[in-house]
Amino acid sequence: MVEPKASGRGTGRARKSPAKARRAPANKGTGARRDQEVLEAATKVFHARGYADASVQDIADELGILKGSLYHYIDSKEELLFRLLDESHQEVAAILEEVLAIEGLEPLERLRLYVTRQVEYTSKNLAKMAIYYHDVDQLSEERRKEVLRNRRTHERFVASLIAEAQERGEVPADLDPALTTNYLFGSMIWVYRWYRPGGKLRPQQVAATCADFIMGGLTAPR
Amino acid sequence: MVEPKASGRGTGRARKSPAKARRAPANKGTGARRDQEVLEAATKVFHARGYADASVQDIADELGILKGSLYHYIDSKEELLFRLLDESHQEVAAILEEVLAIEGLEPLERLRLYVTRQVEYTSKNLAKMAIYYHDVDQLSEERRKEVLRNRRTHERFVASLIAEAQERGEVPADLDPALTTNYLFGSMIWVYRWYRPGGKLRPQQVAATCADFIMGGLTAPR
DNA sequence: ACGAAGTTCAAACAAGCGTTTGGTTTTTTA
DNA sequence: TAAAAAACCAAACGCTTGTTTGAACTTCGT
Repeated sequence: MVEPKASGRGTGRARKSPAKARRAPANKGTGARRDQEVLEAATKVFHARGYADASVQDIADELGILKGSLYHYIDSKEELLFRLLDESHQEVAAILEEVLAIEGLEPLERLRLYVTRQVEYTSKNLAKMAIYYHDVDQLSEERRKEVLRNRRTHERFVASLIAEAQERGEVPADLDPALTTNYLFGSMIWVYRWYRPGGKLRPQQVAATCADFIMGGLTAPR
Repeated sequence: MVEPKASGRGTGRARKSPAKARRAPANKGTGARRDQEVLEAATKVFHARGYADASVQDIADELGILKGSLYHYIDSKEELLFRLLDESHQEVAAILEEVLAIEGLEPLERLRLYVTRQVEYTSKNLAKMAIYYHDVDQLSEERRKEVLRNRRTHERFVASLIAEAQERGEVPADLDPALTTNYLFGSMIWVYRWYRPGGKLRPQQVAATCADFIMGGLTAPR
């Protein structure tokens, strides 16, 4: 009503930045090393304070440079988040692809292996996964849609694994694969919210017990 | 390391406000009505943009008043978030208490009923639950600890229900109740991230299928 | 009708934000 | 060793943020 919003953060359109080329150093030799450190610092800071609450200043502090200097590595804070999420998706997708590439595995075996590896990866890369699952909403609409589209594709693969098992009669027929995928992902992803490395629980134990739980939910007769 | 100050005058760091009493109107007659509208507006806005990204201005816009006027109802933005989370916890706790109060129910029946009601509530109060589970971290350490303490108590009750069922041999003996509670909560809570009201899926369907999944994970032999 | 309680306005504030610019220092490469 | 590339500093910018203050309305019980 009052106080006009000059910058279009949030509702409605995402501001179109003038499509200026990335400033990241060309990957010759060790050229991308500092670039990687920036990503790691950002991961740490975003995880600790949440993307929206974390400032560019915080990341600069973590690196020991001035915040202005950061802009030799990033285009904007949001582009930085996007790069993080994109990287995370790459790695998450790789896990699924590996499992799908193994030959001679029954659907349920494949599912168990997928869950196990994914949970183990999550508990070993808490910060990355926490940002990946917690902070998508903070992206501009355009980029958010891209990430969510990738994620949906990913989920469909998992759902079709469930459907395969269903056709073999190993999963109740009245169960909706797509819907069940959500429950599966819930148990799996929620790990980022409660697991604390350095506790008594090792990543492999979490992975195994989580997989047990999920396989039970999948195969139990109604 | 430290950002230089443009015009340096008295670097007063972190001013403490003098713990002034709440300004919410005393509950006489309909006195708390506007107060409730403030909570609802905040719920809507926090859910839409995320707590950190949402501004006091946004909430004021939602109510059609100036942002300064909001401070007759709240002490601070953070206190507002706390009140929301506290209210949510009250309602979530009530669900569990109701289920625990029912007599003559076996542990597993109780668990199923709890999950069902909780998921149904979540899908019917998406904004509230999304904030409750997504934005705890943004509280001050003091208040966050209080919320998390409450939550832990809540979870322990659920874990002990699992333990009871275990003693009856209805749940595998090698399963850790506290650990499994995390998986249970994962499936249950994650609903706030994917469920969209107005779709083909009704809250009761989600509740029932989620409960099925979880009960399966709980009782399936290893 | 009166006074009090409740509600809102109007305006300002200090601080912090993300980002830009142009120059300087350091490192790499040839 | 000199040129080129990369990394960083220093300072500012325009803007938004949460919050305060003091006065003006509006509602309502009596």
